[in-house]
Amino acid sequence: MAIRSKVELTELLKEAKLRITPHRLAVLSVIANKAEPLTVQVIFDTLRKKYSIDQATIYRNLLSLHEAGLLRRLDFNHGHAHYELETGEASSQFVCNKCETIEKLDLKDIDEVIKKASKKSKKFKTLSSHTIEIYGVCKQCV
Amino acid sequence: MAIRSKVELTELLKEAKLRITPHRLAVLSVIANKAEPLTVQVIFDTLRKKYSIDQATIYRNLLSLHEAGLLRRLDFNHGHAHYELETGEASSQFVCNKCETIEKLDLKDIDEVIKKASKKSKKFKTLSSHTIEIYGVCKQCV
DNA sequence: ACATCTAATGCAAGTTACTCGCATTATTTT
DNA sequence: AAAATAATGCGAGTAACTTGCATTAGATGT
Repeated sequence: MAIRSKVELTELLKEAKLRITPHRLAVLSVIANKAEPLTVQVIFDTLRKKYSIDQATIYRNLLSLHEAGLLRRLDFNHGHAHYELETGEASSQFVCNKCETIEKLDLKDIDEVIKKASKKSKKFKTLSSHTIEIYGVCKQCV
Repeated sequence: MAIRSKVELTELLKEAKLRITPHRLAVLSVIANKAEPLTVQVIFDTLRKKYSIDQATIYRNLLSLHEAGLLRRLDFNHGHAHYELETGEASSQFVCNKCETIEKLDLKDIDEVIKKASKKSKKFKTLSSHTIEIYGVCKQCV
């Protein structure tokens, strides 16, 4: 995942018709520049070092960014959400059932499989985001 | 998904080395006999009609059954977990971002793709459960 | 079949991730 | 520059889920 400049991210916000505030840009920037999905706690701790920011602001920005389609919200059964940039492609990861280790995967063939299946659906028309979680136990925890 | 008798489910519990209690069997039975993943609320409401059962008991049984590998725990970003029988095969579903509609999918080709990818992993050895969520907006909500 | 050990249950209280109301401030629109 | 509207901080609130503890019930060994 390429590192995104503030200028690029500002452009994303404009396209999404969201107001450009320092806080919203900061939240988006932290997530955009990490390869792995981040927890709210990590985002909060990262931003608190530089800015004065309330956690309600972070939650509200995560919500607006998610609703605008810029972020993907992931849950790995760890009791809290993770966020990553919405790329349009499937998001795939291994998740450890014991610790919170996550390993991003590159499933190139998967988009085809999913597109084929989605044509058969009777209830769904528009599809936005694909996430694939594969649970197991990582080598550290075995 | 075939309907499972109490005898079959009792056998599953024995194999998992879990104690066979009426409550545990009832929780497992409700989930085993529904095709779609159930919320804790639905499980609770279903059981309360027949038995006297506390919600803490349900949560504790869901946990033990999940840890024993009999249940799969799913999260669709609805603020609460869903549970279904762990079949060993990938669990795939469309999820509506507006309402809570879920449509189970049959992705036959996916297991191969996942197995191929998992061979490349450096951090993971044992893999147990695959879940694939495809988010979108259902026809009712468009 | 009975005693013993250990796990399951009910109830109430506690925890935690997340949300909301409201007054204030900042961003966009005209 | 003023008006309209959305974002922010702070504190309080909510909902899903967990835990402590006394009691009850299922499994195990004799």
